[in-house]
Amino acid sequence: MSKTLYVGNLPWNTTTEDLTSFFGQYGEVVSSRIITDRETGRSRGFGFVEVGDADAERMAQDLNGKDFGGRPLTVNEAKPKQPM
DNA sequence: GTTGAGCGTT
Repeated sequence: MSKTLYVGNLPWNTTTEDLTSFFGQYGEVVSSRIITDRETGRSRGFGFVEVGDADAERMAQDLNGKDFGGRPLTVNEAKPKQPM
């Protein structure tokens, strides 16, 4: 099982590997995704990180407001997209 | 060569 965290306030050059590496220090990262503009292909400055269910809450609180790339991170539990 | 509030992709 896993939970998805919404990650905002990212630098434009942040990659999925950066998120995996950074979040990986606080818990188990299942996968990460940077949201890029579908029409221009450029980074939108935010993304999502799928982490272990047990660590999701602690990681969100720990990483929220943490400095990343020179900017305070915004981390919250992502809204459920589509139930199946 | 830019920008900065915001919840995504098969």
